[in-house]
Amino acid sequence: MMMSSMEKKVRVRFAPSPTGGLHLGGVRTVLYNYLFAKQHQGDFVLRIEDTDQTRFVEGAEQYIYDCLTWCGITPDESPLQPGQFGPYRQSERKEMYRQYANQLIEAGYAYYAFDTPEDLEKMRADFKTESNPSPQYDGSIRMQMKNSLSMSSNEVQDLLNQHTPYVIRIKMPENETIAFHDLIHHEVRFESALVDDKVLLKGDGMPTYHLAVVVDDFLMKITHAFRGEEWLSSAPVHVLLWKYLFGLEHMPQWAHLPLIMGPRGKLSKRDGAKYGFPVFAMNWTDPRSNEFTEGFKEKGFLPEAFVNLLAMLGWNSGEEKELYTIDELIEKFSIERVHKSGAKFDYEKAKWFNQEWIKKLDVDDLLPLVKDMFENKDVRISDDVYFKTIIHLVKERCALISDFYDQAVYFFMAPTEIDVAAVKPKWTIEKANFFEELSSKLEDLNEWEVSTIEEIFKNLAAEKNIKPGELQLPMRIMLVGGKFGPAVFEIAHLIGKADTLSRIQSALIQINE
RNA sequence: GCCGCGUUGGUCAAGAGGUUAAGACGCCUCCCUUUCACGGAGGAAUCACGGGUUCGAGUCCCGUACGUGGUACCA
Repeated sequence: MMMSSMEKKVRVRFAPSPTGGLHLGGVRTVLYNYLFAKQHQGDFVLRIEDTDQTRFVEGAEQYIYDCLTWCGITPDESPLQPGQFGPYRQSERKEMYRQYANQLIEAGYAYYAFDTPEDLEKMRADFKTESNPSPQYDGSIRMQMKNSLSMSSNEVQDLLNQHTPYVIRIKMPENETIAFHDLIHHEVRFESALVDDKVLLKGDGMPTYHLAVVVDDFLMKITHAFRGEEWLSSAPVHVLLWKYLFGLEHMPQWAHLPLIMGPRGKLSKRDGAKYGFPVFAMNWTDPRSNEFTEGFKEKGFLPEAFVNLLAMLGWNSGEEKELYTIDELIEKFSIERVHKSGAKFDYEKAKWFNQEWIKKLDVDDLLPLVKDMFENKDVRISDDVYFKTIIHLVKERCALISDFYDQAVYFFMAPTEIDVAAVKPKWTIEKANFFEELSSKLEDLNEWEVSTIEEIFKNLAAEKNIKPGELQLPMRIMLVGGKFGPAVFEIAHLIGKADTLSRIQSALIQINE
């Protein structure tokens, strides 16, 4: 694929604000950016939008890096790997924004506003009516507020000289249709009169998102700007800023991604726990409230599956295939095939994706993850070869990595509780005798092989005139504790003679009582 | 309220004027298996509503309803 030399190199960015956990929608935005960039041999930039100092959260930035690493996504440029367009934290670019704000003022596209928070509150209260429950600071009321448009230049100069706190707001044009092309939504249009005079530069000298995103996208030579649809409403502000500052011809191509919804409306970061499934990529503990939220990783998801399922939520290749590696996604992804409408997240389907990936992955790939999970539960794994055999035996029964525990602990310890109720109703003295005799026959067995164990079992059953099927379930309960797991003789073979015999004996006591 | 965006089974979705309206998840039945899964075969279930345009509309247009986002010196 040759890129014409006239064509600009594709550069995209993900620009999260480090204020908390990274949720599903955020990860998907990262993913679509990344897939698009890699498909076009472009750059994927990670920029930290930390312009709101009041919302600084310790550890949140590191958490973002960790999540991307887990997903297997490495930015080409980031605060950790600066390229030639740094710095990559907006707080460190603070001084760059002011000149653009001033430039806007000089051109008459923006103005100083001296209204205090109390003034704004009063305005909202005073202008609030039944038909207009949330009045905006816009063309209809700005002349009634304290700003460089409503006051004389002398007054303004005085206030400025006295270092009166102020913000800089964009002056939305009177009567203009602002239209732009969106890669997903196609033509989108807004009436300027209905958009408010957004703050561009805050009282503390920091830019708001609106100014920062435009300035940084320009300075960082971003060619395609993908973000969540929640930004669509403020797009006209950004389009205008591009027009005023850098020229529409340099504006990146926009794509507003559909939202990911929870079971009952929008997916909220806060009630992660309420849904019964994670919303964050990884575990997150809010350092302020100490509130803990479990992540997909720790819940037992594989990064391959997580990336796969997220990619399919809002995009579809048009093929029937649903299982893709990230490399396949890079090849197949197309922004044109991203849906317009939001998608409800389905946890059941998410688990299916994970199960498919567990089946798909090699035992060797699974080993470190499963081993880690076991050791976290204080089960030491000393023999990797043995453990791999077990993983192979139970992997298709596991939807989550954590499922391996229940599916395989009995290979390492006798069940603490056995499902006595499953055998008791059909239990007979003959069956009890069978297991006593079986025990002594197994005791004498020299080679502990699946086939020999099975042979002894079946021969004895025939001798006793009991159907082997009626004995296999009790045997399973004795060894495993419940009605699940692989072939019972396979299990006996793997746990060894001593364990098999002791489990039969202790189970017999419980069942016979 | 106003503005924006959206609407194919319960969920994810294919579909770009003419199809018996794919497929997947979940659910149900059966087969395989004297466990549970995996696998296999079936089944129930959909174009929000109303008007147009057209020989013909899930596909185009207009309304309505519903959902969702925005309406902060938050991103």
